[in-house]
Amino acid sequence: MVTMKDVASRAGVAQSTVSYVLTGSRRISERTRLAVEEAIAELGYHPSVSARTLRSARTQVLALALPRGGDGYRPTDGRFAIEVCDAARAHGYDVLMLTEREGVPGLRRMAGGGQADGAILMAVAVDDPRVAVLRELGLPFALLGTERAPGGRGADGAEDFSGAAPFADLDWAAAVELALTAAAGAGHTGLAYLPCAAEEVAGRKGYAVRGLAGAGAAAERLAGSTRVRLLEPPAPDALYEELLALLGDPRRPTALAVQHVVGVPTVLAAAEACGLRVPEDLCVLPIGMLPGDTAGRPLPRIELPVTEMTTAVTELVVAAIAAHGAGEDPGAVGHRLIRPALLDAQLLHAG
Amino acid sequence: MVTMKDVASRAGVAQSTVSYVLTGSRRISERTRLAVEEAIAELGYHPSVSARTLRSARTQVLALALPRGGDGYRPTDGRFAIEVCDAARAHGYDVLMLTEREGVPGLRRMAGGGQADGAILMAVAVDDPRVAVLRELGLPFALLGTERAPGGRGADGAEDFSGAAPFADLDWAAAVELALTAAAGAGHTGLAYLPCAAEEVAGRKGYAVRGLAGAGAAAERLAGSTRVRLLEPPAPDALYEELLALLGDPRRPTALAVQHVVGVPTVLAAAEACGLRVPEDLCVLPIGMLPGDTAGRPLPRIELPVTEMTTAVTELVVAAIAAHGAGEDPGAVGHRLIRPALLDAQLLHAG
DNA sequence: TCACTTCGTCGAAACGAATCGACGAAACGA
DNA sequence: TCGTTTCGTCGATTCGTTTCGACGAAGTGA
Repeated sequence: MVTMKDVASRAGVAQSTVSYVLTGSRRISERTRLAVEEAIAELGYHPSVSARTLRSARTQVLALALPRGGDGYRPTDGRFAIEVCDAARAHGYDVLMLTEREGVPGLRRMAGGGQADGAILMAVAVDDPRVAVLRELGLPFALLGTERAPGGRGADGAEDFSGAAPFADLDWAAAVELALTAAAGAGHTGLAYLPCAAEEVAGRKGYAVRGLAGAGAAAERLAGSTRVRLLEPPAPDALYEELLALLGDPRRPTALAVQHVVGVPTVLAAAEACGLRVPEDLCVLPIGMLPGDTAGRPLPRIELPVTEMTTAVTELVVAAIAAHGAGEDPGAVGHRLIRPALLDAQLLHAG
Repeated sequence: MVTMKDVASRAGVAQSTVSYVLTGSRRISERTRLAVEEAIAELGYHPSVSARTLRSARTQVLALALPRGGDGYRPTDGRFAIEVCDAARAHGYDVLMLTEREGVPGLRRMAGGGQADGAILMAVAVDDPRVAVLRELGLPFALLGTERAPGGRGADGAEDFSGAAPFADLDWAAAVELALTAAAGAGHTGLAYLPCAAEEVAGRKGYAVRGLAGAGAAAERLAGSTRVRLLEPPAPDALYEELLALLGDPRRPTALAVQHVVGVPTVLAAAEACGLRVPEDLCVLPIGMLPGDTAGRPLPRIELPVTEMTTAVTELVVAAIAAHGAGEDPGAVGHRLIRPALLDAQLLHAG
């Protein structure tokens, strides 16, 4: 292995000088810098990450807590992971994966061993226990989704997140409300909302409960003019049958907002089975699908702003790390709530 | 930070003794061990990963090279990542993510800095340049997919992989061949095969070219009895129109094997648009979808054996690391080619 | 010319754990 | 009783960096 010592002797300088060239933490003359750089290139030197970490106590690594694999896997999860990784690299960080399977002990292990400077948590639930653990461990972090229960809005219409842990998220409540309101505005008089899977609602995942809250708000707001049916959070096996019952009924809705994204193909299959054409007979409006994924046909939709969320959450955790290093409060870096955008709204038009 | 020294003085022993208790590399008396363990628990000691790594030159980390995010993202990728992570933990390894975006320089950075003991590459292409780089770097590795071009089978019917880099993969050629042969056996006389996306074929991804090879073999084998149409690898935008042309033709196939998994919803939408009912008028047979993902309706299918692949590839890379450590050839740990299984075959029956 | 900066570089001391050689004490056989 | 082995523990060194204090050589002003 090539070390700084080798580079130093090759360049005819002290080992510490090589370090200064690399870190830039002291002025070095042009002549010396060039000699060192040449020696580095000639020897193919790469600094040892573990030695650097040991001495400096900075790992340049972020831990990313992924959700569960297996049945609970959602196609969006991997896309988030990849884009978080790219965003982190742009800030000079690598990303170490943790899975739901390891849970809280995994976070403890990581923080205890000093393997990461900060953490990003995916699939955050209301009052997520991991948040308390991270605070206790003193590890800077930011969340994808918030641990706050959906709450009342302030005077300016914005939700109050003071004291909440740093996070980036789509405003799911606003998204669902926008979808339903827009459908009503386009002339649909029978609306329905299909929430996330029962397991996600039961697990109080932020996106799931906030979507429900938004649907409730929309139902209330539209109460005078339009009926909004809030469907039960579906169990995977029961979804198809429930949809058949819903869509087979003569008083069926004409527009269906679907936050249960992995259920979109099932919705389309059920519609077909009931002899309904999409979009002529039934307007299907997915919320939170991956950008570019139009489920095989053009649909009005609200996509998941993956890149915005991942760049934002990365910036937040990087800022939290900096604050932590400066002795300030890493939890005070704020949050980013992303406004939903309705795409292909012209496809909403009622039959 | 609590260090071994603190534990040692608390337990009234030498620092080295604490180390021996932890690593188990020397006999320690029961009495001393208990005292040390108690001190560890009382102080909440966690060994410093960077110090351990620096001294022992073992990181207990695997690098996982993920495919590209953005447009090229496949829902399967994230599932692989999560399950690789779980499998690695079972062997005591953590997983550091690298993305396609960083490419070969990313691997060099990782290996140069000594950040990982081994690497796993996803979405491997024929003659993948990353393989040569890893060999050059002397970093143990295993692949998800093989870099070998599909080749002739030996006398025993098994493909010859001697000299190939260690890998785990579904036998994609056998999978496609099985799908088409089974469809023919179920009475279908007009078969078609939809390969992976044009971009994947052009990029010579192993699964894409091997699937095509299997389709070619099946077409040849069935030539006497059944016509097998091999469709062109579709461009994303053109897929729907091409399917309409295919399925709108009176001489349309009655069974369609679909390896282009993200295209399954599009296939179903096109079938519906042509007034075809699935499975009565058209048998759709997806190959390589995520386990449990039945695209919203029961379909005969060959699932992606994610867990088998990830556990196997992890075992291979762990074995390669061990071999490397023992001065043996890390490339000689073999491979695992997984036989495809056809699920819900009873749904194949021709209308 | 002399005191005094400023600049660039050097040597040495950490960081926390693994590991090697050494060394006392107990156990053993003769 | 004495030498010899075995067992358990200790001290010291090492891994490759970062970083601090120090120190000559130039540069500055009087």
